[in-house]
Amino acid sequence: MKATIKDVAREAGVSPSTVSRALHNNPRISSEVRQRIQEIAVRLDFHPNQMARSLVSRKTRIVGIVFPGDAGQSLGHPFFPAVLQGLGHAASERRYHLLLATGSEAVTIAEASRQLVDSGYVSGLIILAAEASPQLDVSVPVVVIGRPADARQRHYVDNNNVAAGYAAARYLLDRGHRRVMLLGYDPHYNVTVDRLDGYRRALEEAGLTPREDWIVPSRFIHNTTDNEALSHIFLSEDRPTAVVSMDDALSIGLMGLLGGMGLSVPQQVSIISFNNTDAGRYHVPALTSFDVDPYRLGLSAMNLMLDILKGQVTEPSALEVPFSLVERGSVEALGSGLPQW
Amino acid sequence: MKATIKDVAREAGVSPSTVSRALHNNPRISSEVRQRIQEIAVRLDFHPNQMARSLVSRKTRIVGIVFPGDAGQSLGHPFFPAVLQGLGHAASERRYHLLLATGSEAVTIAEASRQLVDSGYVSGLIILAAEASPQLDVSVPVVVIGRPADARQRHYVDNNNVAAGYAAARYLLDRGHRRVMLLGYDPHYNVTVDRLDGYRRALEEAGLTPREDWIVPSRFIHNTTDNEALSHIFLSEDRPTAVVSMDDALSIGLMGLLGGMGLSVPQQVSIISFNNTDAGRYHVPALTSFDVDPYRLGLSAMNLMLDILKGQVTEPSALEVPFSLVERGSVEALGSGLPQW
DNA sequence: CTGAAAGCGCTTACAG
DNA sequence: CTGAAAGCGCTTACAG
Repeated sequence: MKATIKDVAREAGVSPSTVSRALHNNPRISSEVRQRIQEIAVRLDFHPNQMARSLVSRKTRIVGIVFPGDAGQSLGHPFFPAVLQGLGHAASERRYHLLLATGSEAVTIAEASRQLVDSGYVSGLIILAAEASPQLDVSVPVVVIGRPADARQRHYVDNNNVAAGYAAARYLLDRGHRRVMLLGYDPHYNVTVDRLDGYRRALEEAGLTPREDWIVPSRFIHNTTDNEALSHIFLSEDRPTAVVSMDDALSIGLMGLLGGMGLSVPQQVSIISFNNTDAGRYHVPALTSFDVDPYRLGLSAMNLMLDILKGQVTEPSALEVPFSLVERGSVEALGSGLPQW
Repeated sequence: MKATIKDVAREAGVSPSTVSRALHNNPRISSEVRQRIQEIAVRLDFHPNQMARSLVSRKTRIVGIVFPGDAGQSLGHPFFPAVLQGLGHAASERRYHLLLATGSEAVTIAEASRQLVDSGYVSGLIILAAEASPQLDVSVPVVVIGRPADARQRHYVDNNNVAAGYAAARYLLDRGHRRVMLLGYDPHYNVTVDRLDGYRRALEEAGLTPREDWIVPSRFIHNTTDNEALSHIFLSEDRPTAVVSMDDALSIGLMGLLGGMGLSVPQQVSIISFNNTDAGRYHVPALTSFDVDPYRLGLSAMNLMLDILKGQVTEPSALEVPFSLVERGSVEALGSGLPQW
């Protein structure tokens, strides 16, 4: 049987209240008594029952993590385990735990969040890669990874995705490309909305007018695209010579399609991509891709949460995590290398 | 303020006990009363406080998940997120949650497990890819993924790894290879111990004597190997023509080394590998690799756990998850294709 | 500096 | 079929 506070109290010849105080280093307990109690506690291998503790304090040492789409599904993309690593590391240092929302299929972010909070198990919620506008009015602090629609009133951590979109397009522009497409826009995800924004700015700055039919949508998390539309675009004489792609998986799909059409990367089409995954790293050609540092996104989000829980942060705060570009073989300057056709 | 059982009781004009019973579908409550109470409960958006419930029932709807090595670290390998998906799916269907052990660095499996259990938050523990013999005497049911040292007395789910090791070696043998090496043996992980066992059997069955210096160890989770030893082996005139590698990452490392020595895969060296990762899939040459079905490993483990928690399983039970081979380009029949040198 | 008492929100014998 | 009471293991005003 596990030792309770009463066992310790009896053994020490004091009341449970005193044990409780001693264990919390309450200064009103004499240090001799406290020491003795603490010794006894370890001797009896006493660990306070967190359930009981939480019941009175209305706090737990658990923060809930909610994934977009079907809970499990998103874990299939390497972005998510990486942020989980960051979340876990930050949590462990402060002795917090992670509770995964495993809402059954087809559950929305809002539903999964409510479930977690209603269970009473979590003191806070971290929401990953938020859809643009999840409506959530929950009774615990929330930090989102990604820019939420109502950013002004929320805690969140994100990359500067307009800067990233700008950097991506600019990278291509600087290498002589003028016909630059964007693949993977999804209005439900502000990551892509922001990157599109940056992409537009770069093009306009270069005196180009972004073509609306060259902004190809896809379902962001699921990485599905309308291949018909894509084929159509690349069948045209004045097809794009370069593309900014929202994710490596999308890029790999595109390369497959292009290969089937006899177009090769990077000779005929350059691709700059996002997320720096293993797939992109080992693909031939290897993808030039942005590392958005998901680990650090997770780390920052959890630290922010823990500070909030400690009461050290009150104003809605937005944290920015820097991204970096990993240059590999999927981009070529226009006109360099082999002739284009 | 969240509604409590008292609020519901007052509203319904009954006692809290009656509310509790009604919500649990206790047959001793008249169905009219029960219905009325349940309606009121949803109207007040009542959700029982799990903390309170757990305090009395000594059960929670949470199972703790502990990772090998540094908690976060292992998530860097795609095997782990995949099992997490399986765990999550199975848990969600039965309204259970996952609590991740985020033991700070250098924490052992045993320590992480104790922490989780001592916290009182978890009703069960699932331990991933167990080291050979983690000593754990905890007060909640444990199921391990992988074969534990004391398998006889434990619940666990695993592939048949001796069959897998046998199949791997046999695949090479069947293609004419006689000098077959094994890369990635780690005595601390029974996965590799078992596969080595199968490998040995296949060789012996083919009338070959396994060479001990061709069983190259590495730290399994960390994927680090003694490259000196490897170089030495492949510098020799009678070097291996094929290798059974415990993990795609190891295989990729090996291919790099081989490439540096002017040896190419699969022409001069064939490799059959494990884990069927993206890296191996997109690498050139693409790896022929076993899919050990981590998703299903997770699914089975969680279902087993939930059955145990329900009292439906009492005897230690071992579940087997089938593996399959994904044939790609890293193996060539001996003597086929280009001349060997 | 320490203790007795009340209470966190439930569940569950025990009565009736 | 329903209620009053005790209790799960803690914490925390309130006394002293």
